[in-house]
Amino acid sequence: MKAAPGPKRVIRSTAEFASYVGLARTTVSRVLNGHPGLKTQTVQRVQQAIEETGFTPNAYALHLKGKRTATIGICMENLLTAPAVLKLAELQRRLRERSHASLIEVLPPGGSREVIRHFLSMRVDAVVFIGHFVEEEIARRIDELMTHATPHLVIDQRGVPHADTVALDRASGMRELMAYLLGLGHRSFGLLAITGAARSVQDRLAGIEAGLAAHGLGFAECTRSLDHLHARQNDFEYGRALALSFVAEKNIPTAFVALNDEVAIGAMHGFQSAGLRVPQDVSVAGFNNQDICLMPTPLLTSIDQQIELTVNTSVDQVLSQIGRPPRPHPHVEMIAPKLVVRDSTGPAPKAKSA
Amino acid sequence: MKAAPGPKRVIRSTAEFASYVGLARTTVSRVLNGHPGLKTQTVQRVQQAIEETGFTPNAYALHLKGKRTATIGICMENLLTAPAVLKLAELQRRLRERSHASLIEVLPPGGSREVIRHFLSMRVDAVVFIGHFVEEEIARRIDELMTHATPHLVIDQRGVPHADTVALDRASGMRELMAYLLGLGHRSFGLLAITGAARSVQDRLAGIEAGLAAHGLGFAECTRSLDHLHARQNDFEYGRALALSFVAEKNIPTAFVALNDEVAIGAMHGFQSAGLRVPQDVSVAGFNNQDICLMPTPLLTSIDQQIELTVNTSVDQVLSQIGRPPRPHPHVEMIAPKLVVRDSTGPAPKAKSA
DNA sequence: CTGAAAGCGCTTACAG
DNA sequence: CTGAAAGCGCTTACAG
Repeated sequence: MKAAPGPKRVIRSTAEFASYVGLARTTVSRVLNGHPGLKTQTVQRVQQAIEETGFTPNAYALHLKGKRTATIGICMENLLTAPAVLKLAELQRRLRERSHASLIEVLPPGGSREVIRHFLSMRVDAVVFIGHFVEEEIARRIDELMTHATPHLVIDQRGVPHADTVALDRASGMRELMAYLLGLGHRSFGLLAITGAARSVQDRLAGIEAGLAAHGLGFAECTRSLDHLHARQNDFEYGRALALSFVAEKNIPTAFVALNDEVAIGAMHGFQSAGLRVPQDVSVAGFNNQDICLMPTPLLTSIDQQIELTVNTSVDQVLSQIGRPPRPHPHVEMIAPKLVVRDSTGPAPKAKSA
Repeated sequence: MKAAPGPKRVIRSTAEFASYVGLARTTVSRVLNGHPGLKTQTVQRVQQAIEETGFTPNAYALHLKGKRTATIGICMENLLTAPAVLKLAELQRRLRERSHASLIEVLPPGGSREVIRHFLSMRVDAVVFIGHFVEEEIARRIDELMTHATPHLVIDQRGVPHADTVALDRASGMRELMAYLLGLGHRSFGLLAITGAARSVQDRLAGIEAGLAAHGLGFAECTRSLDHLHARQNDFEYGRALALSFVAEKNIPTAFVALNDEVAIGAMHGFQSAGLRVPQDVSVAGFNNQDICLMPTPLLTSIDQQIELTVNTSVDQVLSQIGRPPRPHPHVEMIAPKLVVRDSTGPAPKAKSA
């Protein structure tokens, strides 16, 4: 093993670097910024010196002249769900393609205030929020950003006041799923973990109701939920427990619609361990279309979030707002999810009385 | 819904802010930096004005004076594995606790060069790598950092030349697992996906061999691998396929050791679908101790990466190197993993001939 | 085509 | 206890 390289001549400024190559700082700056009309020889000399010394201009001085930082702040509500992480990775990738750096912050327990202050002190060109935040809090942060004429975008969370938003149209996703299941002859539906006051949950319930209404069916008559019987913990275990509760009831629904893929897979395990076959006896559908849909037997039918489309749309949106006066009204764009049919859903079993 | 707040008086510099509060820039700066010996009234006046205007000092000017940026660059090899993401989140949290910001970059397809240049231009105080990189490439990046007198740390990847490293001692983890399984009476072991030239794989094989040797047993006689029969795709499916291949052989091993939790869970499904009971007929152990260990029945025995300890150690390491002359020799610290016994491992079945 | 000078928004001795 | 002046590392008119 050769010895570690000692720090050779470390060059820390254009001034030092200019004297190293024997040119004026101005000339060096022009080469660095790719200005036209320089002698080819000059350009080459500078480029070679950069290779030799590894000189990197100080970004802090660079942006001090009022130049845009070309940096986007990304505030993640959490990093614990696979879809959120995928969005983050894709977002950074897309921003890089369009010559923007990203400044990523995971929401600290104390809340979003310090994150936004950091973004502002770093003079980011815009801020993107990903996840589901406390509405009152994120609304306040967005007002702060608007005060500072900094564009923003909320991904995922519909309904934040004043907020430019790109969000999944969960209602339409559920409507599509219901149309599919109704077409397979299902008339009774078990709801798994689709409960609570959160907007994303209410949207799903509205979609389910609309899907039923399109067939002249009522929500109350056709759906059943047993969520009140359980305290929610790990999603997978929760799905299994819910399934077992349904099995213990009489007149078990023929189709089950879950909050997410984890709950759905847990439920499938629960049904199977009780001797029910999926999809011959009960159909089960998830939500998010994560990789884990390919883990269980049978493979899980799910609803895809269209992450690429969401992120693409978001990048277009947010970059287009930079340097523009704020919109008079927030811009809200809904992304249509996509039903991915696999093996966990099938025709409704014939009624026993038939 | 009330109207969106118009951008009120936006203050962009200490100069503007100073005139707003009617003080000299110097005084404002002193309050901002918490210097002692100021009139209480002055401090309060400034703080109130900050609340009113939301003024945030420009970080780019702030650090131009040669002050440390108090920012650590974090280069992630990928964001596709749960342990990597957990390390990232924990690392940012710990750094924040110690008053450091983080600049996160996911490795682009083009490689690490532009990432490091970005870090250098942002004058980060140190760089942390998380994941498994192409050794030659990361080694070159580290040499670059050393040239610039910027401390670095590699998390996870043992053996990078010149690199300060904090890595999991996979060999000792496997040795511990083997001691446990040997204690349960197992004498024949199936290896699942523990194959290839990667250092992390070789470390595991060395640990398995050492564990066997401690009982006077030979590696070749006691272990079997069928990885050559399959092309690796999705880890879960791969585990299932491997299990089915083992079932098709005669003299199936009594204990199975997997590369990771996904492979182990897939294998358990494979064994169970072939009518074998876990752990009565075969024991199965995973690696990483992810949340998904709690998903299958029975719960999966696994080896915990000790992420908190790893990150804590790393933060101590890297922060202690800032502002110091580089070490003459790289500092390598190994983290001891921890065996977490659950329900998927049990006593070896009695031999049929007994 | 290249260089000397001013200025971005801060902090920090140095005076008062 | 507070203020005027210099300087951090760049870029950009403005001259030559």
